[in-house]
Amino acid sequence: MTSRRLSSKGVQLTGLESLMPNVKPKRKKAKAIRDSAATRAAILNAAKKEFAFGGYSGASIGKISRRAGTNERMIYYYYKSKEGLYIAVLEQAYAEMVDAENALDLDQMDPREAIRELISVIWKYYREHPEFIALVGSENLERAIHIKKSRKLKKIASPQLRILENLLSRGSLMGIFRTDIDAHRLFLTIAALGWFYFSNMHTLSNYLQKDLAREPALHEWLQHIIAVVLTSLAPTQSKSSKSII
Amino acid sequence: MTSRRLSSKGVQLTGLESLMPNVKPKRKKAKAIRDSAATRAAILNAAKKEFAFGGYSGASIGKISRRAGTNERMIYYYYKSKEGLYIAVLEQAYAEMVDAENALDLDQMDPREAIRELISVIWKYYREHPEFIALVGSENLERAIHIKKSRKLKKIASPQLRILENLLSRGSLMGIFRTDIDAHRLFLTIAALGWFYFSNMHTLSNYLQKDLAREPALHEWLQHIIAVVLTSLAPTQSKSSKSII
Amino acid sequence: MTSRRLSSKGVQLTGLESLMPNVKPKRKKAKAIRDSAATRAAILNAAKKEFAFGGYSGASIGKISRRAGTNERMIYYYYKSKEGLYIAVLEQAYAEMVDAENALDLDQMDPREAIRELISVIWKYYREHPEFIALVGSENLERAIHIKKSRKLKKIASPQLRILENLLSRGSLMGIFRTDIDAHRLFLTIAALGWFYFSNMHTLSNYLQKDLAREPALHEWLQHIIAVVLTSLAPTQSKSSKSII
Amino acid sequence: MTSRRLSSKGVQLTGLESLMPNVKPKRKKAKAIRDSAATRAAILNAAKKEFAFGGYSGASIGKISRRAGTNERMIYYYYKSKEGLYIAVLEQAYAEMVDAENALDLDQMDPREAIRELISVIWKYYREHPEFIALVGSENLERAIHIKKSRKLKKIASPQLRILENLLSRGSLMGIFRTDIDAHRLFLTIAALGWFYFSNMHTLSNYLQKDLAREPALHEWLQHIIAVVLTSLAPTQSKSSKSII
DNA sequence: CATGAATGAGATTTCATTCAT
DNA sequence: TATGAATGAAATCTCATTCAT
Repeated sequence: MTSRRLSSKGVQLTGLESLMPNVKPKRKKAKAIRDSAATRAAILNAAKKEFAFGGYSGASIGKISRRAGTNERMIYYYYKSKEGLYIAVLEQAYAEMVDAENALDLDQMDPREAIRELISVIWKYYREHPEFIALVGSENLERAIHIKKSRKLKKIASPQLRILENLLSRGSLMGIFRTDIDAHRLFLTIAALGWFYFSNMHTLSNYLQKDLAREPALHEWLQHIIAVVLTSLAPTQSKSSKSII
Repeated sequence: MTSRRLSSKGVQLTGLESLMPNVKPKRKKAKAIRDSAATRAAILNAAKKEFAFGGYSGASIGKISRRAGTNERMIYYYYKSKEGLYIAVLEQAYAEMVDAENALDLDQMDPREAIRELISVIWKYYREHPEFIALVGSENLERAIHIKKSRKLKKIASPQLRILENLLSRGSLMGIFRTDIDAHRLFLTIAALGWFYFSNMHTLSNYLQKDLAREPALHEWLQHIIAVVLTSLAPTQSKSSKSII
Repeated sequence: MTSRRLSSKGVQLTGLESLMPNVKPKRKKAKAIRDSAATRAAILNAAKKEFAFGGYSGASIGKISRRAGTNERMIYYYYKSKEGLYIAVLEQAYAEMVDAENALDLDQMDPREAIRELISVIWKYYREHPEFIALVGSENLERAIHIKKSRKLKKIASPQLRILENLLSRGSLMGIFRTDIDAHRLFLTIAALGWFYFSNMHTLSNYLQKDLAREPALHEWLQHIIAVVLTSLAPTQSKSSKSII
Repeated sequence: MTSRRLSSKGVQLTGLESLMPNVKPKRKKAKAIRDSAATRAAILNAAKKEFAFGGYSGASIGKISRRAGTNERMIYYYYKSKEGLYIAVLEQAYAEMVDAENALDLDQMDPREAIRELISVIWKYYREHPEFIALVGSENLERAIHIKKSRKLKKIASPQLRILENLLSRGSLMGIFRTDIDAHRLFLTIAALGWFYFSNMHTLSNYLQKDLAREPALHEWLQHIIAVVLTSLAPTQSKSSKSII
């Protein structure tokens, strides 16, 4: 990744080693797969890892195909181009995230409890899906030019937003949430506090001289997010400090 | 950047066009520069833009040298390797940021006012330095492997932290801030809420179907950060919700 | 054709746009053709255009199959190889030309008039069949190696030659044509003057800074050919200038 | 050439074997040339042969570099792209032709004699430069899209045209040429009759069942061209057949 | 009759980098 | 200090073609 030259030298990784590509691919090349779906999936899976590891330009068709146990030609057969494959990877990554969110059922819970649950689930998702963080980070580095070419991704509306809207209206009706709250802002607040921790973990760990990937820090930060968000949602006592969320 | 193929097609940028490399380099090739410092600076400047635009692996020595108005050989002369140049760029970017923070003098201000000011300044810095966001994003994609090779960057301690510690102790002595607050967390909170907005602006604008680069959104979010942070710093009335920050 | 890179840029054609492949193939993929003859013909037709546009090596099986609305495998099914298809295209092109010539009936005409007619017909054929010019040009670039592999093409004898022999003998008996004339030479003269105009039209238009594809030039040149040929056929008055034709 | 697959099989050439690339390149790779001009020239020379042999798309950068005794990278170093190299080859080929024509000095000769001389020289040039014929043929197959990108080639005006104008005016003043003659047409007539013979030699030899590359045929055709042209230039006796040339 | 899956070789081009002056 | 020349490796992608159903 990083660079051809560098990758041959010793590279020490910290934390997300799972992203590192195995040097030896699985070599299930025993006699050609002849299974369209399996080949497609193998390519997509390998691509997800490589793109997450090196970003769009850091990944290479060659490595992806080797990791997938096929040849480069098959990638063009199924995905037309490097960009086509990249977009497919992004689409799948977003779809998985949306699926995870859709699995949530917070309608029966106490709104404050539901917020706690939601934040925890999002946090867990970020934590367990460093490739998602990396892919989206890569895409932002590219100013989202690839995502904009995807029809599917244009239509993906965040289920989080509707969940949040529900929670907010229920909470404000019950008098436990402020009434002047916007689902967009609440979403951005939760996402920002969780995302940044993981997306910038490596430089932050260096900057703060503290390993953010280790356990006490992780748990504490989750609790912090919950506390900050709930506080900001609480109805203002007497004198309000302008608009909050 | 991104890829040879892509770069030839029409690429629409959103907001941070300053990152886009000019096709025509400055061509001050009037007959060689013969000015060591100027050449070094031209290279560094060009490199900053290219690395910010395409990340580490998306940038190329060739384009950097062309943009700088020198030849590739000069880059090796001054910076030894692509990675050496990249590290130099990171070092300069961090140094500039630290300088900007050091320019702040909040000691005479009311702590709450000082927090407002600090958040505004940080926000402004992020907003005006998209290359900084991009460079750090790129470095996180690379798991900070380059930063770790820099001696200078290991030593950089955030001046923000000391500023925050001062503010926090002054504020809690005055009884307007909670007493159980950690400068690290406060810093991460402010940084997260500001950084994420810019670092993920492109995908978020697509995801939320709303242009975050435009003005009403920008101003509103800054006010939001200030409100959230101040609220979270305020002493808990009566029954505290566990530990906040 | 020419090259991947080039084909994506703007290519301005001059005159023979009909050779340019449509980007969108006819897409009669409504659910497989299931008509042997139709598929064969579609392939042959698509191949003619592609080979005419890019020559033998400039054309590709992939583009041909897409243009024909089938898949690449079908080409191998019907024509065995790229070369087999190319030869089939050449055979068809020559056969069509021979058919066109056979349709001529000049036996009743005045020989001079018949020559005029013949030249006009040949000229018209060249003009209306730029693919024929291009295909034969391509084949000459390849030193006719493919044509030599075709049994059919070895046997094709020009009907023009017999027509010319007839005309020449009739004309010399009538005393209006010279007696020392060879049908081969007459054919070559007519062909050369017409063919060159079209085969080299693009470079000539550039070289002479004059658009040979436009109308006044076209008509004038045809008249010129007729005049030159008839003059060269006319019996020498008094002192002959050695042998003419 | 023709095709990767074919070229490995036995290819029989007829006549212009000089165009065939040697399988073993000269391998003067003894330790790198370090001579800019020599390398450039070696590449250009090799390219001329390869492009002449296979046309634009039939030639490959790999073969050219091997034939030139360098590596592929150098071609991009000096000529930027395959097309850049191709254009350079065309430019050189045209320049050589123009030089050859400029060497002619026909002003002192009898106009009829000068025409004979000019036709012979052009004929000789075509005969001795099959690569020129092939290159221009290739370029016409590509509809002259590359030539149009060359500034140099746009400016090349045929010295032939001025030579011809001189001869025509001298001849008509002397009363031995017709007065209604156009240098463009005369040039096209001479060029067509000579060019076609060589450009289509391979298919014609097959079509007419006669080897046009052999000696009697060659000499006879040259004499034929001279005779036809001179006859067409001669003043019309009494009753003219409309406009001639 | 028709087609989807697979492939190795080779295409053009760009990469980061070293050599030599 | 500066630069032109050279290079091998790898990048993305297309080639003609065969396998298997």
